[in-house]
Amino acid sequence: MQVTPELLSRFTLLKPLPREALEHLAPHAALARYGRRAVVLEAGAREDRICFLFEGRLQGVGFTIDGREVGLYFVEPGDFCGELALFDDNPQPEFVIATTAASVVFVARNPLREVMLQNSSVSNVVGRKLAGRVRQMTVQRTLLGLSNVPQRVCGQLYLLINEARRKDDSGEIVNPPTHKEIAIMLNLSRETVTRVFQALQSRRIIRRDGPGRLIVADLASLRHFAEGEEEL
Amino acid sequence: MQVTPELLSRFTLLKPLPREALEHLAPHAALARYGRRAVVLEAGAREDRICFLFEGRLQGVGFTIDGREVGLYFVEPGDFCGELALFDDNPQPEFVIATTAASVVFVARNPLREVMLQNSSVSNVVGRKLAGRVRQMTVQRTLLGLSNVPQRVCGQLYLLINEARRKDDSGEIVNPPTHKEIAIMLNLSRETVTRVFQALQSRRIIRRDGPGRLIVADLASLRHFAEGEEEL
DNA sequence: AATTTGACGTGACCGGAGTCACAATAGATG
DNA sequence: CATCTATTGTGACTCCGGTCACGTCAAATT
Repeated sequence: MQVTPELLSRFTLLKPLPREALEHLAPHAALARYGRRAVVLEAGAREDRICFLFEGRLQGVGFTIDGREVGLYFVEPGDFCGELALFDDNPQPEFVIATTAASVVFVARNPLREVMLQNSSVSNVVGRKLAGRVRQMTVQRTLLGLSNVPQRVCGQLYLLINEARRKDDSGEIVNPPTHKEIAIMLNLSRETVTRVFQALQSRRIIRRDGPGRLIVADLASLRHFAEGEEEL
Repeated sequence: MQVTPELLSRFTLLKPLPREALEHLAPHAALARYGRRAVVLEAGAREDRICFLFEGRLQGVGFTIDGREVGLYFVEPGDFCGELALFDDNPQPEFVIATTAASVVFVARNPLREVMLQNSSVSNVVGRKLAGRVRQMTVQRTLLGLSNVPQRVCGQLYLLINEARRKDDSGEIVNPPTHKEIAIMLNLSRETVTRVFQALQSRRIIRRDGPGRLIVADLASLRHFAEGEEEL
């Protein structure tokens, strides 16, 4: 499918690029749509393209030797993934899977590499992005260190809200991840996540609003639980 | 303490640099020695320097809210850490602690940034390094997904050997990490790691050789356990 | 040499999360 | 609307790794 320079410029990474650079990239870009649970990037494969998310939500997922899923990160619209290919030629380490129906723009690796080298703003942004990934993974890993499991879930929820919309003392998550998707991020069973959610709902801290909306009514309490000042 | 360009050139990252670049960096470099357990880089601080490890071993460590230690990665001689400062101005996310007596060379961030921008080989290496960090963290995170705990320990041991010396069917780790240091990498208690080590020793898979040497006598078996083809 | 310190070793107990099994929804799909 | 499938909800049981409480040992420190 044809991708216009205008479409590319809607991504924050590419927005600062001069017109000519966008026109250089556009022929090497392709739009694609995926249904829920579809594989967007394949682990182990030499994915020679970077994936920009237009709408929907993606999740980076690994698999243990015994077949257990491991959740690594979420990708929100406007962001991109698969950027490791810009830095080395090793295969993509993890799967990227659509957790909702999603539309993405693929940009071929090599042209983007060239643009990156000639345009310091892009290489800066990509570098910062990668640094941000490391920071995010560090936080996520630290979450796993918490022995109190409800605390872990609250911490994850809190992170998810910061990535998403957020008001003073409440927030909402549109198309929230399923319990299972959260569970694999936290090394927990799906049932445990459900039970924590039940506890939070009965305390009126979170609430479902219709199909695809999770409302955090009491952000302060959530943070309390996340910080372990109160036990669930 | 005075640092010569020659000393700098002994690090693989800086080796390809022209003489003049090294001379530019040297005045902004400093040698430092640390005792066991000393803090080399501080979490939360704006560490405006990159740390090159000359000898010893370092460990990246985080802390959960409830004060539990979380092991993130090891740094071996010749390698460097704190490189996130080259990409953004956010504070150092994790502590870096000397697990053995260590000597390091600090290089100030800004001069190194300049050198990096003008020397594509350096920026390539640093970029690859960061990409490698992400890959390594992904592997480490996947290890945590294993529900079989002895398997997790074997997997970690296997990783440690690959970082270090390795022969055909055996390997050795000099100054191996303590059980506690391994435990925090794997979200386990120190006692559990000890018990797994005992089991591996009684099966003649690993063996201590004097004070600071751990010998892996049967690498194939270790891999079997790591891959879950056999249960401990 | 005596003391202290930190790492390693080991048993007993217990709690809490995983697992299994199943019910109840809610969304998709024809 | 009827059917099918995925997600959520919930109870009962089990087990295994954390915790605690020691003891041992080697190395560093006085």
